Amino acid sequence: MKDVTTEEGQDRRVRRTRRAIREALQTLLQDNSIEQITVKEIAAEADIGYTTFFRHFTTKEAALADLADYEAEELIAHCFPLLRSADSRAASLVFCQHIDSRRRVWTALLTGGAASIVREALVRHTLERSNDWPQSRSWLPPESGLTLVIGLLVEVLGWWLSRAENLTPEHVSEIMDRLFISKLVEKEG
Amino acid sequence: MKDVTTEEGQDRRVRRTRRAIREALQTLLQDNSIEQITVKEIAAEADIGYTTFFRHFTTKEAALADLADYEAEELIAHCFPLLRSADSRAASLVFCQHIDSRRRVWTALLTGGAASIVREALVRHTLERSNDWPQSRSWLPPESGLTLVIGLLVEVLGWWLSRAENLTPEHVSEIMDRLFISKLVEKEG
Amino acid sequence: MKDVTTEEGQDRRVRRTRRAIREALQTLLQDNSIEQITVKEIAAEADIGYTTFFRHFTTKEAALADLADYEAEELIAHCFPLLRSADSRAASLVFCQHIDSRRRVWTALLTGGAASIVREALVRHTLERSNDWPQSRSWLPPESGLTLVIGLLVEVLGWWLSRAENLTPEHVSEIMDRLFISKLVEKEG
Amino acid sequence: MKDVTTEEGQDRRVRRTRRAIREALQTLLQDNSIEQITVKEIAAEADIGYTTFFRHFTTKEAALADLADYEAEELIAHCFPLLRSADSRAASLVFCQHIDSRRRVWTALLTGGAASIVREALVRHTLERSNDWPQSRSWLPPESGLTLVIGLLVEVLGWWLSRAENLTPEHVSEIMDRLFISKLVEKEG
DNA sequence: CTCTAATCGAGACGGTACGTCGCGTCTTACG
DNA sequence: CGTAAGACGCGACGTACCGTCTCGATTAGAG
Repeated sequence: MKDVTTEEGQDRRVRRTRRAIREALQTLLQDNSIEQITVKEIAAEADIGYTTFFRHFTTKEAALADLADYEAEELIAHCFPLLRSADSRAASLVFCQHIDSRRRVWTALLTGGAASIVREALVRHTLERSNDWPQSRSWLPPESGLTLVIGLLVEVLGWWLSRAENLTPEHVSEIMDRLFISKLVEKEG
Repeated sequence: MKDVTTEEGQDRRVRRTRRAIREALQTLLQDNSIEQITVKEIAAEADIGYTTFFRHFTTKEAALADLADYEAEELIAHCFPLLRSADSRAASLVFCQHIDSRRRVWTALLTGGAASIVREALVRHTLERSNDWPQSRSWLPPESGLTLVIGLLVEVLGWWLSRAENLTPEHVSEIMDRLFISKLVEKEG
Repeated sequence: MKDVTTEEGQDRRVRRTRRAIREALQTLLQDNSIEQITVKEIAAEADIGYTTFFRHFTTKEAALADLADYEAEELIAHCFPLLRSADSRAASLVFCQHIDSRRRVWTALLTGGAASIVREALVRHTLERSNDWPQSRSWLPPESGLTLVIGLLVEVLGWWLSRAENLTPEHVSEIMDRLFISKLVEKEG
Repeated sequence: MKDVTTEEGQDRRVRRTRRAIREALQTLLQDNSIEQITVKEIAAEADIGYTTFFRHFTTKEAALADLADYEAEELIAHCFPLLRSADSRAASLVFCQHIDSRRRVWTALLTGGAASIVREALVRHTLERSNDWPQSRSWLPPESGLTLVIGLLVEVLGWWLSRAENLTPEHVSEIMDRLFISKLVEKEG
């Protein structure tokens, strides 16, 4: 009943409340980091009772993880087909364009001290889709390499959204590709 | 009087107390993240009065920033000469070896939710040494490029110290170099 | 919600907590003056949380005022009918006997540095019952005369309960009457 | 060396410091009660170091007692001759006139929560002058009667200086005399 | 006039209490 | 009869003040 990520066959009211919490959190994250936000504020913004919040999430971090999971799922679903393609440049571009299209949420997620939660959500969803990540890089440990790469991606995105906000998705995808993505797809030499 | 980084001509008691706080924090960070640690614990570990802590730092985060600054200074001082050299591989290696030699502190600093503080300390110290960072990468914004690169470095280090602990400094430096360091020194083409 | 004296239609928990605070204070006042008592002690004695105390009273003095008010109300209710009677001696006796019957509380209230709070409570309750105090003494300022007389009463009681504890109510009422009460009811001459 | 009342053959600096503390306290008491005043404030007002205060008095209450003692001594010295005279009215008048002449100090002493300290000082000085107080009132306990009478006096003075400030010394002395002083000198009946 | 010891200013320090804030639980009143 | 409102316990926070302490600088008063 608690801290759920996927709730399919739920009571309509439950779905409604969870959605309200998610959106309230999203709104509040635009102005404050997660630790500055209080459960009281979330409840007020979601227009639910204070106690009610705890019927759905044990902590506000759990609610954040839920939101992160939700967005990560969408991102991965959107970009996964391209991940295995050889054209790293195109993949990077699609990736950045998706982030740009949901810029406010991702800014909140990546610049409010929640980056590690997002990173974990992304790793989880990627592994769900592909247990055998194309680990052709002999110099990268196969078991944790994915975590590293996603960490770097998250880092670049966080940098973009907090310190280089005027860059275009095209520019950022070029930086990403030049910096390390290309190295991951090129033939080993 | 507060949240200082460099205090030269201070009262002996003051220097003693600040040092005690720094070391206590370092010790506690080995087992808990910064937000799990309480000021009470820091004071107890440093064997100073609770109130005394606040005479030196406004928050525990400020104390952490002090510690980060202290370590960042040492790291940069040790590695700076190599940074401009063309041999990126050698520079990466020295860098990782220094981290390895002070592994416990850096593990604490990078895996306890304090990475952003460390990143800022590193950026600050790097800029202090070289206001004109060799910004030959036309595809990288000169004003914030350094922040990005240091962010990536910190990310790799955090990954190393928390998820790939058995890797040798040599191996990690190779990963770093292959992934993105080499791209930063190679001739543009 | 705070520093209340009369709370009728309150949550049962609230009434219970306030009553516990009042009784705890009463108990502690038997051994310590109000400024020696800490909120922590009150909370411990009342078996409530430290923070909870502040949900009901802003300071411990306010809690004391509540207790004083409570006792003053009882005293005045008990003695008021006699106050206007011509028989000052009988009125004084009933007064002292009531105090004697609740000796421990009144000792605490009058000898623990709280006399001024008690005095104010008594003045307030007396005025509530009779806005037009029989001010036939031409040599006594009508507007503040009551305050003075009650001050003297409180002074005598404080003296009795702290320095002449072995005196009987009868004896004290005689002293009170001979000293000044009789002067207030006798015909002016 | 501490909490002294009479310091004759002292270092000039010591005398100077004590005098400064007394005057500072006197000044501060005009606006705040004794518990609102901090040692820091006293030291600042007296223009001495914080630590220095403690070289002369263990607590601020001790300093207050010193001041009270000083004033009580003057008052008693001035009024004692009249106390045994049969003319209670004249004695009361002289008493009130002296208070009026040093009105600011006495207001501070009697309306700032320090009344009990003053009362004790007065009792002490009175007893010093006359161990055998004329205790002809059979209805008043000889051993504690003086304390009571002085308590009443102090109460009237406090009332005068805080709630009936516009009364003249003549008026107050009349009230005092009518209320209870006359009862103490009249022939027993 | 000098020397020596007491006094002083400055302020770091440990400690206690305060009052606030937020969390997460649990009771209660109300619809 | 369920549910929101909110009282509650808990614990950390940061502040204020107390009284102790060390360290120099100053100054009185004796020789």
